[in-house]
Amino acid sequence: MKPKTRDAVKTKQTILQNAKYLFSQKGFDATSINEIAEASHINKAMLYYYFKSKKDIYEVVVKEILSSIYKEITMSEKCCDSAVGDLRAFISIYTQFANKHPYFPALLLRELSNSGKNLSESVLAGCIQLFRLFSDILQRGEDEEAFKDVKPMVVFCMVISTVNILVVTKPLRQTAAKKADDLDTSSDISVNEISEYIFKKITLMLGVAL
Amino acid sequence: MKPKTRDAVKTKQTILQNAKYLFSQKGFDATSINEIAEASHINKAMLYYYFKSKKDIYEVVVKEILSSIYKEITMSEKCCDSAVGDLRAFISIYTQFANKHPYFPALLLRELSNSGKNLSESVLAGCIQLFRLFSDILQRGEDEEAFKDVKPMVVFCMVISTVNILVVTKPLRQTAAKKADDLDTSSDISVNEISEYIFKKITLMLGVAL
DNA sequence: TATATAATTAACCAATCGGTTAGTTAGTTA
DNA sequence: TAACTAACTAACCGATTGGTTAATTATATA
Repeated sequence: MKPKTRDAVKTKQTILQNAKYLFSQKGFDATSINEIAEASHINKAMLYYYFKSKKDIYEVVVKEILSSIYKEITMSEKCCDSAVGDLRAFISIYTQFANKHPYFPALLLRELSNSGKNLSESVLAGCIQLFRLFSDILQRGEDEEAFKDVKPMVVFCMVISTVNILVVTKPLRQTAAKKADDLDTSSDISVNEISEYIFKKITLMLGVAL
Repeated sequence: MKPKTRDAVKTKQTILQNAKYLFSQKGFDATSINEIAEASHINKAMLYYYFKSKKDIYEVVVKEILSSIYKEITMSEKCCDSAVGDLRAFISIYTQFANKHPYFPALLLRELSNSGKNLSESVLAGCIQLFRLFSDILQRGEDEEAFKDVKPMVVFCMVISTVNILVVTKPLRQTAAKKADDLDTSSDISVNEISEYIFKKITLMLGVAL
């Protein structure tokens, strides 16, 4: 099989890949179509050959990201021995994903800051799907009498937003630490430390007294 | 005193006020200078008469917001009877501020998502100032043996980001609740409920066993 | 090998961007 | 009231924006 000089699948993937990188680094508005085209070494007109509009590209990117994190979490949820175990897995996988794809937290935070103005129906559905997963774990925890006084959405926001903010502010926290050396900004905390600390604290705050 | 038809102070304030609203609603890049001028009913050239650039306007806006939240928190911190009391006051004031000025959480989240790319030195300093306030409370709590195993930055992010996200996603959570009525998105949780719940949970997770 | 079509390109579009200019008012002061 | 200046305006600037066009390749099929 000789390498084709023309490959529709590859071209489309290249566009999406560069779009994902740029959108997450600079946001929707600060990223131009020309920029995506240049980064992809693909003629700008091709972006409109494969996609309807800039917004369309953006939506596909966000959808892809959300579905991939959802897949990773559901795949790993095989232990199922307890709600606490599932919670730990959820937090761990989510934190690892956020660290592995640092574009994701930035993009999600920006998206939510717009109250979902750029957000399509299907993307909102993706967020809900993720929340449902988390909510179910907490419900099971209450059934097992491991958790009490649970407001699922608040706890969900607590976990997700804390992880996202910590990932996103890493360079900022390092800068701050250098500038004010008496300040403990947790600038070199590891991925596992973050995930384990949050897990421990969340179980503590939801835990029933012994 | 007859009303002046020309008033430099008022004009500048009008610009800043509209800029604050627009920047927080749509972000830096999506907000145009023309837009700010039109919303203010002021000739575009005036924006460059009072400010150096678009970025300059943005920085002044962010600085103003940060210093006003800092003022509100430091002013209310008079109780001082215990670290737990101060923590409660901090969370309460911050939550109230975020709700009273809902533009603030959106703007802050977006700013952090850029790793402070648009952020000036002085704005970063404002964030650090706020963190120091929070960090001191936690330190006092450890000294008083009310708190243990504290990672100040993580706890700080936990509180601030949770409040911000809850404020920012309020319309989104209401939409989601209507769409899937079996879903508990805490869509009509009150300001006080948020602040009290977070306070309770944070003290639980930092608390020493009785 | 001729043909149809999928993939790609360069050139172009009106609209808007952030920012500047030169000139005009209104209010203060001498 | 004459002069000065702070506040304001309309018109303009080159660059860039998202998006389109018609023409041109390359490749699979018949």
